[in-house]
Amino acid sequence: MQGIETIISEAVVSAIASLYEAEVSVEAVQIQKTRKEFSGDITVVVFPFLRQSRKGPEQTAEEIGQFLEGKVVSVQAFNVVKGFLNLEIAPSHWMGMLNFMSENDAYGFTPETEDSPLVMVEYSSPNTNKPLHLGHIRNNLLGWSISEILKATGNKVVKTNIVNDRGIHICKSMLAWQKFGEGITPESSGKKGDHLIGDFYVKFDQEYKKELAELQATGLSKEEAEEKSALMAEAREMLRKWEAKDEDVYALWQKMNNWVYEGFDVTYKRLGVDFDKIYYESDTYLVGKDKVLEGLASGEFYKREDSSVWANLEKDGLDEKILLRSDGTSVYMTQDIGTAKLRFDDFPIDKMVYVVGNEQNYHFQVLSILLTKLGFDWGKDLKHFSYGMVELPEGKMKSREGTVVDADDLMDEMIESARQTSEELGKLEGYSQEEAEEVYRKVGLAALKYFMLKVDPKKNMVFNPKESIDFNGNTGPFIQYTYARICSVLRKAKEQGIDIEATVASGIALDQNEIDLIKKLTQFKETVDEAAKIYSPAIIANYVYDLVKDYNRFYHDFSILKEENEAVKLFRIKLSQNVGSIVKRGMGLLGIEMPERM
RNA sequence: GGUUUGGUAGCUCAACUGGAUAGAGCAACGCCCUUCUAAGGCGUAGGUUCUGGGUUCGAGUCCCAGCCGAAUCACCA
Repeated sequence: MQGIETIISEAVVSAIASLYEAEVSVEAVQIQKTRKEFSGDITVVVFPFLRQSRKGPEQTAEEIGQFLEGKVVSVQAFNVVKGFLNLEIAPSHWMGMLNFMSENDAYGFTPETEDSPLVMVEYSSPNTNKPLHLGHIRNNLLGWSISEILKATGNKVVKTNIVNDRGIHICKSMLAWQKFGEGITPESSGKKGDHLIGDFYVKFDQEYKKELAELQATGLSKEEAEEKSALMAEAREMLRKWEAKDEDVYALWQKMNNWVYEGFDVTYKRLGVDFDKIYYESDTYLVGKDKVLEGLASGEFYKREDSSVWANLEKDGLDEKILLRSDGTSVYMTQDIGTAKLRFDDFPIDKMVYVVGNEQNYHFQVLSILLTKLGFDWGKDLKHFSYGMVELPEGKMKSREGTVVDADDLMDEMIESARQTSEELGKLEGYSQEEAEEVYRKVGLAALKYFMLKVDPKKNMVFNPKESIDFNGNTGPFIQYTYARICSVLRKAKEQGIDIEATVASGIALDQNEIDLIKKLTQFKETVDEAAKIYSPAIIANYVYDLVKDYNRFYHDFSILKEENEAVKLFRIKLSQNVGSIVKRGMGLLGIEMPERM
């Protein structure tokens, strides 16, 4: 079904041709929603056509308006305010749209086909030395959501994760566990594996600082102390042994990483994110190293006297970048090259999307150039989905200062708040304990997820741990609440034996509020498409919020089941049903589940 | 210092490719449950969109300069 905006755009083009004998492109036609304070549904901005008409804005708008009224069936009236041509669309058009949406469960989504491009989305990418925190939550939610949005707009999507499971930071927690752990395990301590490991990472840092202080007390400078630190030397030695695949170190590494993975799995599952394919840095860093050496052989890169390998990117307006250390070990960039190669070997990827914080903008700029230099023609097309940091009121979160907001703790708190609110309101009578728990979980997570996703991903955002995330107003629970109300209406309609699948008669009179709701529903598709185009789940969050806000006003002002006119009653039920459906599917793209009661 | 990015109500955020009188929520103060879920609805108050220029029919949005903040420019990841 063709959208009304397209029809009007094309009609405007022929209006210009017929009235002024001039050609304009469809894209040049500016169509927008008529603002609430004016009457009409759709507005054409005529300023751009004054050159063709050689007349004033009012007169031009008047002439185009008359043309449209005569030629487009759905245009039933128009008015002109300055250079704005406001068109009134016939209610029968909106009613037709409502019926169309009712009959198409996937309205707004573009189905995947054989020819759909395959997009790989990398997100999460944790280090295995500490548990996930609020920053990771934003990353995970954005990554998962953008994957769903891309799927909904006709792409094949492979969600992937690169686990940073090796390196000096991993050795630090291993060493601390070995020295101070006394054999403690997740089982013996009752602690999640990722948290247990995180404790030892912190422990290492504490012991290291203690040692530095002692050394500095003997008169050494900070640098000298760092040089002399026995603890750090042991960690480096451990990394060396790991790279040499020393049996004991390797076994320890595997054991401790598995603890972390078990912990991560719990967090991921609760957060509702998942992956189709997981890569491990321990498998990819050597591949990257090979590629760099190839680049060295082909003359793209060069070696310095100390035998470190570099890329000169000055021609690309950037600096020089190290690719292999003087001892031959690989750096972050090396691994990303290796990971990229493996991925493109494994999948016929058309587009690679990296969901990584904006602190790494430079890194991805460089990666893109390096991949191109190494002969990967997709290098220049990689998309860095760069998102802003989550900050505390006093600034950045710092793990060493213990100011990080832990992901597991935060989810616990949100669900607990949901439980308290729900119990106070007492609306879940008749639900079993299990069913009620399910609602608390959905509501608590909705509050958290919506809070994170409603903000433009590009922007930094502030989280204040002292003020708990709201459950009223522009929030996830508010949207869920509206959905639950709709479910309640539909349940009761069914109890009354109303056939809610019936088609609504097109002749009934509609109130402006009702028209506005249908109009809003018809914008779902363009909203999803826009969200995919600019990589922004926030677009969908804000759209759904606007929709439920309008619906709540409608719900308050109009009777649905008590309406006496049967045709109108059925219409309002259908309208509610469609709002519910769009709300559920829209929020589904954000990973937010809708409870039928709350 | 170079590069990138941001500055909108007391607070957290909107404002589609430049469009009409810059919108929501929270917090504050009123009002509305014998009614389909009050986690709701209605209202009041709250703004020099950091500052100063420019571009044009029109600028929160684009350009220039300045002020303030953030990120990055590592043989860290």
